[in-house]
Amino acid sequence: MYRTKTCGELRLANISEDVTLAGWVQKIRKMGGMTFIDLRDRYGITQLVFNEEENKELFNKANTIGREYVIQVTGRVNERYNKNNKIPTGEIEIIVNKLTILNKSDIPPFTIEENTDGGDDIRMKYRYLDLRRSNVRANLELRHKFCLAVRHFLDSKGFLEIETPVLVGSTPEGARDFIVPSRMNPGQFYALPQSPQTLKQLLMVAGIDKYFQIVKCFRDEDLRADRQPEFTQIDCEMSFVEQDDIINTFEEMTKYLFKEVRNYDLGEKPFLRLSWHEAMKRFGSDKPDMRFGMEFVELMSVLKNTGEFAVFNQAEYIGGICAKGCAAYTRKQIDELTNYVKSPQIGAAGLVYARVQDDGVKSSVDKFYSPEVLSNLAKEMNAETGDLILIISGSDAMRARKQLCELRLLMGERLGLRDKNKFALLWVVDFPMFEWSEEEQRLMAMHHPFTAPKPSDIPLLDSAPEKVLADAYDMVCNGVEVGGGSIRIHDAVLQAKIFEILGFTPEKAQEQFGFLMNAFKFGAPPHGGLAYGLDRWVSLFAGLDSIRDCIAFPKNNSGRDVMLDAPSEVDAKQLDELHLQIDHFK
RNA sequence: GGUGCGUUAGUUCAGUUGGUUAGAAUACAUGCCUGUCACGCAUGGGGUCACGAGUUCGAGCCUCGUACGCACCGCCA
Repeated sequence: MYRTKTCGELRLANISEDVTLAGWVQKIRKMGGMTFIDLRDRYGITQLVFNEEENKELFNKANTIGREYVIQVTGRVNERYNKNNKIPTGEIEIIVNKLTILNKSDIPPFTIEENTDGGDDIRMKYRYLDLRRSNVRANLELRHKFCLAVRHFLDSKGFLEIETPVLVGSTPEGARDFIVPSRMNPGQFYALPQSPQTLKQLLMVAGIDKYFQIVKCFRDEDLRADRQPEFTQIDCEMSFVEQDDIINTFEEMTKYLFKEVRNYDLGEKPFLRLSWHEAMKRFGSDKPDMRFGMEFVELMSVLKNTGEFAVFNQAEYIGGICAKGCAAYTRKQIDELTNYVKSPQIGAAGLVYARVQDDGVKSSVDKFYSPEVLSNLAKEMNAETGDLILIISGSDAMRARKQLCELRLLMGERLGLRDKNKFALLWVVDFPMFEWSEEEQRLMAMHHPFTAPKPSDIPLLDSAPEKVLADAYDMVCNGVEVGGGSIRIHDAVLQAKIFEILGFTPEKAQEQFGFLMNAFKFGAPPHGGLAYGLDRWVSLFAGLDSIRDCIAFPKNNSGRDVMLDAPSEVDAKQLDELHLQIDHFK
């Protein structure tokens, strides 16, 4: 037997017990005639003691080992002479009488400690060492608990977890597919699923009225801190439900998860629901961070054509936010904000500010407006003395709102209003069914092509499809889209019509989605569902800035696994078998 | 496809106006030390300043290009 106890469980109650431990050498402290070794495993750290006077041979052996060696020790649990109240095992130590070196270790390239000296790059290359660190491991433990709680909750509600295939057919709508060549079908390819969307709908047709799956999904798009090419969804679908049934079910699940996994009480009240239009109007985003207010105030009536400022007089949108207590911002600080909104990523033309002071409103556009107009501005903004009003305008209202949204988030950050230990959830509902794609010069599904239009809007499909709202909903937590779903189309005729609006010929729709529309002819029940982004949930719960640290082996910015050095070239033989040739000329 | 920032010791970083032998911390090695737990003290080794070109009497530092990393825009139904 390699061990009788772990490195995290011994306490004063175990004094005088003979135990065997195994683990990694965290730290060696040589004091002359005495050596202390911190032994680490998944469960904690236990101090080992070697005394030259008591056992010189063992003492000498202990002094030959190095950091991250794997050792096994047998000894007696002893109450410490000097206790360490920083660790749970700090009141005891092991007086070692037998030491076995199970494996040596090279010197690790970075320190295996909670606050490592290693940067992201080297940690990812040696991820198996990084995962030895307690805080990274804690993220994986949290992920495990989250999945357990999800399965427990959904099982208690009668959901079945059913696996769907990973090798499926390519679909052109949506993200780029990862494709996999088929050896047995030369020239043909599988695709990895962007989500099991159509498969779970077929499960509904099959009569599995409550389905879920914790499932990997794949999208061949550029990465971000919160986006990986392979990521995990908690994919759910229900039959005989309306939007409220789904919202209620998953609101209950969310509250349960917060309580069970995060020990956070979301209260009894239902989550706030905002229509997409309202969210865009008040926050400039379809995933507003509701931990703080600073709502947009539209200022067209106050500032357009009430003064000589041409920029505002020509604007299609003027909106402001009120930063409480920021009137004392220096010119330099305001310039920073201006440069931020003018950066290419944000793209605003400029930033107008107004300080609300004891002696009136002082703004960057004083010379264009009368004191009365500026006073109206402060009143409209609900600004008090000491506040700073920040205003963005533009010829494209939607774009200007998005710019103001970025500014709002920055000010929220600056004012410490985005507390990682506070959670604000809401549903964004009533998404538009379609949005116009300039690139493709056609309407695209805002959610996906299987989303049902609101029944009352179906007549608009012919006359004004851009005005049609969908029975689609997103769950948003702290400005992060953590889940989304919709009521689906279950009628073959309506589904065909949607494909037509999306620019599919009947033949093309049949070729790519015939399997689904055919299934709808055999008694498809009304159904709908939702998918949660597991990685995003766990990183929110853990307070991480990037989802990478709650994924055991993540990809880097370029979609590479730097530990495995993947992707990589393959043998000519493999290519031959797949009937593939590489064109080396780009 | 684009923007910004970065690349100097094993690691994390500093490096002044372009000027002698490129530093610190930490890690590592050696020695001393019997109650440490961020142990302490002393000594030591450790550098293709990412790569390539250019400017210059002289480049870690300036210019251009390339590669790589991070963040973001586009993209992500």
